[in-house]
Amino acid sequence: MPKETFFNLPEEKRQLIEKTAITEFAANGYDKASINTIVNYSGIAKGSFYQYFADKKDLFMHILLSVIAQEKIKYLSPIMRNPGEHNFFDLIKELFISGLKFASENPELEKIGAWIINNTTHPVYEELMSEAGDYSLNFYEIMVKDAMARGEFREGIDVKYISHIFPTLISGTMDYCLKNSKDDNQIGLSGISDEILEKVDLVIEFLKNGIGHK
Amino acid sequence: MPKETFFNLPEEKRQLIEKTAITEFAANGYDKASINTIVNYSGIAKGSFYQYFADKKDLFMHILLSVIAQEKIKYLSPIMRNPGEHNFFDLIKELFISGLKFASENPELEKIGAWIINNTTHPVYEELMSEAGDYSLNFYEIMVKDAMARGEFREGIDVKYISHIFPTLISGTMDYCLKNSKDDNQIGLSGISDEILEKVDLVIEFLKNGIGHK
DNA sequence: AGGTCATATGACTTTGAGGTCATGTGGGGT
DNA sequence: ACCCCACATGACCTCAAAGTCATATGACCT
Repeated sequence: MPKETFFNLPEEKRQLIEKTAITEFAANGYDKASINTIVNYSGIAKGSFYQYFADKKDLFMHILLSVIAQEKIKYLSPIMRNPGEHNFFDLIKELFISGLKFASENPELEKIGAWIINNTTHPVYEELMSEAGDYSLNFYEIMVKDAMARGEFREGIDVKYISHIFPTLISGTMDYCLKNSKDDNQIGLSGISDEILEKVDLVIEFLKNGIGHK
Repeated sequence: MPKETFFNLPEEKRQLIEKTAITEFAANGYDKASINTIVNYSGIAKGSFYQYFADKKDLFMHILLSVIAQEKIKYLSPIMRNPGEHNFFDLIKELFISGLKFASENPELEKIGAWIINNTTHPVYEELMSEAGDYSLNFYEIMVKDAMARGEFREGIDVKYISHIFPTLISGTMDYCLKNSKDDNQIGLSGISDEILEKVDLVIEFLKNGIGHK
């Protein structure tokens, strides 16, 4: 947790520091991100940084837990609030849509999130899991298990396997959806283009029925 | 490419350097791997290292192209040599089996390979692709396109999407197969346990038919 | 006006990275 | 016996990182 001094800062300055840090972490990941760069672009002195944060990890955790997580929650559609009432594939579809909307509107935050998923052996990941109660990995496993228990899947599906690959699968899918439609995805009022919506349907279809003939 | 002096070294010494480097890269990835550590554990002087290699990247490339790639080729089953004669899912199954055999017998090499897949934006990845003609990514795309052209998939499958997620999907799947059977997978004469073989079949089933009801 | 206390500051320390280079050494040819 | 040349060596260089600390500043209270 950041020190009190950080929260006593005028909001403008606080947000500038956060914004700069996000850019730096998104561009370089955790290890290669530089405190020097952050303080320079924030227009604060190195010493001031350590008045606000205990260390680099402290800042990173704050970005993850208090900025990214808070922002991401805003994108969760109402359908996700009571997951018990909907079937698995509808939930996944909503998850994709809200995730894609979040990613296309907050590409830097998304990149930091992707970094974590790809660095599950990194010490900061361990710390995040112990502080946040692995909110994401458990989330999928619970969803998959529930759906399995309710008989939404075929017989013989390996629940552990599906929940194991889900995070990377989703992250890879988002990558694809965003990368292959950078030029012509017009973010409308709904916040997401029809082209991307079509892709989501194709991905759900793949999950449901695979790629083979029925 | 390493310098001539490296290849003039007695084989024992050369292999020790390679082995040490592999351990270091597998444990820390490229950036955090330390030349100092490598030379210390290899019992050579820092200066000697730079008599053998132009720089860190030179060593890493050598490990990738001349050690890992060469070793991996040994595991490709005969069925992979003429891919035109077999159907997509059989090919994928063989790919998994040879990949898993390789991974379980060469965990460090596998880890380095996984690092690359997860770091496609890293400069060394670019260099690898330009030197090796992106042997892996193209490989999947070609396989998927061929299979599509031969009508092995349902209508409406997004070829680009499937080939985009394939590398990460395979890498994640291998992870799972190896992680969840560390204790009791007896590597027999066939080189791979029945338990893992069963998992492979489940994964292929997932690819073919998804997780939904038929 | 003086004093106090939270905050701001940047020079400084330590650490370890990748990479260099003058010098040492030892086997083979004349 | 000499030299030569390929190779070996580790002290040394530069650079940039994370983190520290003595000192300066300035708003507010008495």
